[in-house]
Amino acid sequence: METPLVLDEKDMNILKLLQQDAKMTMRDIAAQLNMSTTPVYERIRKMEQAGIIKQYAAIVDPSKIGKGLTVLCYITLKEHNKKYGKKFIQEILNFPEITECLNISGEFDFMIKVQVKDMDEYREFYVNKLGELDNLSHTQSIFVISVIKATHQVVY
Amino acid sequence: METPLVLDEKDMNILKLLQQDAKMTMRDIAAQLNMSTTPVYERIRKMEQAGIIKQYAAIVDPSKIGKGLTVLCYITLKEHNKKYGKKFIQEILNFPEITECLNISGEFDFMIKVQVKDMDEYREFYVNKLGELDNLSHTQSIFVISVIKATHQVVY
DNA sequence: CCTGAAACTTAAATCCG
DNA sequence: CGGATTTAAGTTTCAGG
Repeated sequence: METPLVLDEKDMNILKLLQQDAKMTMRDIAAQLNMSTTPVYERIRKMEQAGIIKQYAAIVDPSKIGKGLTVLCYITLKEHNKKYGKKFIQEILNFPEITECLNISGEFDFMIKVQVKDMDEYREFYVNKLGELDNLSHTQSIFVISVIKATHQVVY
Repeated sequence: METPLVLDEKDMNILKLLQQDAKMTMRDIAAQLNMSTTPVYERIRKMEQAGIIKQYAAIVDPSKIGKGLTVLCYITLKEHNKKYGKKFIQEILNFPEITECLNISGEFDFMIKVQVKDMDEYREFYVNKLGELDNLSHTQSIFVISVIKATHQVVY
């Protein structure tokens, strides 16, 4: 069985810091939290192994690399059985411009977030890539006017 | 004036690697890309300073820390003038359970992503926190059944 | 489970070709 | 930019409380 692994306040404090800056050293973390390096070291290792920290990532600003347009595209499938769902999911995973895909409640089955350069690139994606999938019933595109908040912090 | 800073293929390759693993050393990156450490070092520094790499973050798995429920909440404001918009945005930024807020086209003004433990916690948020804002016209909550894809990769 | 320090390992940063 | 050097730093371990 899986280890449940309950986090105490010290673990949470460590996570708070690492969420904001993964490059912080154990010494710095220890200093800020009034701990010594040993428990910091062990707790981080424990959380890495438990999959609580699932990745250390460099976060790239989309607008600075020519991917400044974000579109939310809502999708309903024709066939809802497992087989067609799996195929759909597989194709979604293969499109790099789709940065997120959520299976949702409500009118639509899925929400995908698409990160592209501009409207031309979105049309290209919409027509030639998404449009090639053969299990789509209907879709709706919602355009992001501006990003008010975008954080990776789930511990606070 | 801002530096435009055009990325060439080598920069992109570096970003690809760092997006997946920010802990990679310059040596490892250099080795994988058949470069020496010097250009890797300089290119990373350049991209950090340009704000292209805007953060190094530890990514925490919400489901493993008791934040397994994601809700998309769509919001329309009563007053659309600047003053009320700013106040709304300020309050959004102060709610830590809101991990994302997008100003969007279409029927609603904003989409917020809320990360909570369970339905009880969402109700608590919805009633006592969101409900306390005085500029809301109407809202709609869409629940995330499952996360199919969630990536931070905008360079590929 | 933490403290503190030591030992070890490794990466960052520089410099010269 | 390649390559090696050097210096600095971080990680990891261990005894002891």
